Amino acid sequence: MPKNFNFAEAEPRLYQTWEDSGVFKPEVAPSDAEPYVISMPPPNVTGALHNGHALFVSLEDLMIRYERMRGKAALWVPGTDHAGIATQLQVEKMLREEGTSRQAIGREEFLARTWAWKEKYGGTITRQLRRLGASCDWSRERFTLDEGLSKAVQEVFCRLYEQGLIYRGPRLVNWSPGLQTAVSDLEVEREEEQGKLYYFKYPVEGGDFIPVATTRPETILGDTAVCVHPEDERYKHLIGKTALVPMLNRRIPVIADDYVDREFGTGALKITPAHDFNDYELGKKHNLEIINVMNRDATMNEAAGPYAGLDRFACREKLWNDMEAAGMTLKVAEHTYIVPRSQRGGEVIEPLVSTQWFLKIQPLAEKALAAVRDGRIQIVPERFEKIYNHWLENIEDWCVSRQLWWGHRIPAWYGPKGEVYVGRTAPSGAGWTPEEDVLDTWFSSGLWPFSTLGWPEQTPDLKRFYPTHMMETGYDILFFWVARMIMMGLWFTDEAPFKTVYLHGLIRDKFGRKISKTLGNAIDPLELIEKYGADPLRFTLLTSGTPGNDINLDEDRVEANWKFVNKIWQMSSFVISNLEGDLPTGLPPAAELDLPSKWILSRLNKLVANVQHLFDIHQYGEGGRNTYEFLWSEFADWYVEISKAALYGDDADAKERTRRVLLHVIQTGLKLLHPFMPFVTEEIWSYLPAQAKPKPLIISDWPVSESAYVDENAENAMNVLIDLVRGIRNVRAEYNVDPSRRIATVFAPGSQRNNLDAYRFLFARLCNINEVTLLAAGAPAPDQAAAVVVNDVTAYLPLAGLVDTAAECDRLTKEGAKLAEQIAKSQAMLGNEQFVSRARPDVVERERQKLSDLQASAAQIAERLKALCG
RNA sequence: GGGCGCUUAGCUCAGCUGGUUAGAGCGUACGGUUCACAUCCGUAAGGUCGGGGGUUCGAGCCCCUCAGCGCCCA
Repeated sequence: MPKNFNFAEAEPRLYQTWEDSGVFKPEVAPSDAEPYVISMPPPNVTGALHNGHALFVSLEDLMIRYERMRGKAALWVPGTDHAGIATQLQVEKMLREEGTSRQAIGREEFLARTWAWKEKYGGTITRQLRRLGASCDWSRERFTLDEGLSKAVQEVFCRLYEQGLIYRGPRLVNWSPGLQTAVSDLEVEREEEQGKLYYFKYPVEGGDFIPVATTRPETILGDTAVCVHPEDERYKHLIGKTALVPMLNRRIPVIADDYVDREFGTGALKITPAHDFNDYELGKKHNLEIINVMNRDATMNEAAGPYAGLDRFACREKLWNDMEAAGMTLKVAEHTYIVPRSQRGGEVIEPLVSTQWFLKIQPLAEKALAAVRDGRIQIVPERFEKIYNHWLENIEDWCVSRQLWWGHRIPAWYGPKGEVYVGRTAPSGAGWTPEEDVLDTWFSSGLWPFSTLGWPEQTPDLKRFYPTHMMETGYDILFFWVARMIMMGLWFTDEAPFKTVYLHGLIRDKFGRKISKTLGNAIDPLELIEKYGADPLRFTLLTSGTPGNDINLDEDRVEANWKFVNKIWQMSSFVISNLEGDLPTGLPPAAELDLPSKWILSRLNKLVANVQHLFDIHQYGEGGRNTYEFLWSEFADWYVEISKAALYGDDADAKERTRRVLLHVIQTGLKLLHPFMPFVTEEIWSYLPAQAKPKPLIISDWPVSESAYVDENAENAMNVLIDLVRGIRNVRAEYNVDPSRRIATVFAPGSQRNNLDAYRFLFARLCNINEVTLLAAGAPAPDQAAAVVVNDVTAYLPLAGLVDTAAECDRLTKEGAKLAEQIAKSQAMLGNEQFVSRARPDVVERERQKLSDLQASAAQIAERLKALCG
């Protein structure tokens, strides 16, 4: 085995071997194996890998590898999303750089260019997923614009239309002037910003005026009413009169509605139904006219009279100046208000009336709510259920049309007389023009779990692998994606598309700040992989956090886990290099094992059981952390060191038994770690003796805890030995005993005579004790010695010349005091009738044992103090 | 305004259904070339678990309340 793990060489090679051997395919399992399926959240086809991808890959790959090892027919369906807006923007940028535009080259040419772009860059992200070790079935890779998926989208749209759930009409929507498309509520971010509140006089016929305030003066041009509170004494007399729109002198009514907040601004409201959501509702209620004053690019239109052609913000300024000149303005005040901005690009979104396609989604939402309510779908962590419920209970119709070119074209046609036809194929007859709009990208991703498996065709894959099992994704797309998949899945397949939703958090920098370009705090996962390998990055992402919580990614942690990879390599290398000769497979029976072996196997089997429990409750990170602790702090630090005695000794049987234990622990450790660190574990596995690796690790059996090897007595006895070693090391350090100096120890062995006798070699190896003497019962302790007390065992270290009696007395007194404190606490507990009667019996029993150990220690200390210090 | 999360060692985080002396990595101090590993080993220092109140035999964990930070929804 090489001295170090060369991840740069090994990772791509191992990946290739896996992929070539077909183990990523569910068919690697027996045909009657229970399936386990994850649909990969499709990354944007032209995107590049970031740590969010690295996190989902790590988690989903862990789940898939774990279930594959458990013998399931594990299928992870990969794919990419066409990402309408994002991709279109990238291609448009390219066109701009070429000095042209999509409008200039036309729709057909633009789509050809976009497909070419997709072909060129589309493979980047999937290649990068491979570098992380993603064990997905690439032969089943899908793209949302594939023929099959497009057919599914078309089918869904048509069926929804036939069911009367899709309608088209003019409505106020969120309009993105830069992108020139409608966007859904979810794609709008609302943030508090510092702005201005403009106060002005709304002239009323007859010479009066109503003071009104607005944050967007340009919308004045589209006002169709002024509204006051019916009970407002200030304006009551003006209700029913006619107001005149400033600069346009258009006549509009003064109306009353108790919706008006008398305390806000001037207590009077201008109503612009075409450009404000609240006003739109109010306008409907009062039957007001809707006057659109804006074009699609947010310049003013003819309805804005002299302001036509001006950009919305230029118009705001000019109109206000003109009003000021006309003496109509009152004041401008600083004001904090909510500005709607595009999730993409950040431009200010305008509410605009336009004709769009909508999905009446409430009936779908009800099914989705029920599925979570009755447990057909479980959300992890649970708290997101509430958020999910709240959103679905208040859901509004979904604007599914987008004025983009890159996407699924809505299967609708317009007839010569303005009639609308929706269908799977173009209508016969002449004069029909197809719909230009495409569907919201999330419309197609909502079908992902079943469209990728062949729906609407009843394909073998659909039958075998649908519904899927796990939907692992970020909580930030719970509404965008997860909820919509659940709705679509239930509606079209009558099944919940998956059983569990596992939501992970966002990746932040090590200080918990959001990753942003301006901060420049992004850490490129590919750089980390190049520096440390994929395994450390995966392990870090998997063990740095807990479900649903954000992760602060710290490169130092990746480095630490890179060291862990090395540690595993080194311990394995040691074990493997000591396995020469034929080894019987499996472990010797527990009864034949020595104490350290009983101990390590007991610890191992407890670990396996614990990891199983943690995986069952989706606490994968904790499982990884526990395994790390076990392998490093228990196996490597103690058992491997102790095993050297047997390995280098003369007892052939003992040697064989120890080898078998070492091999078993390594095998089990590699299995437990494989879902976290697939590469280094598989590579080490390949160096195991042939009989120990009947199959590649990736398809080996997941460990099962064997209770026959759980041994509390062995653990207790071993803990005494470990504590003695620690105590001796401690004393050596405290007295500055040269580490290379071999010293003797004399045990007053108490109840541990047999173990101390049998395992005296252990002190030589672990704390450089060259001579172990066991005192006969009642024999006097040596003088000039430091004492280490563990329960009823005392180790005397004769350190002539080093031990200062006064200092030793001081040390022992302190230790005695500490023990006395703990004893008092423990006695108080056990003296409490309530504790003894109410606490669980095993807890009480443990407390009793603890007290008795403490008392034994205290007695030893007291005796020593008496002898040494008088 | 409604809802949720976080606050544990200098830093970044664990602590699963309440139960030994609250843990890890990094950092710090001291010491180590014994044949798996200096990408290492040993020892140590460092925490009134955000504040207050409560429930309980027992609270980092459950309940109430306050504060700070963050997120979602309106």
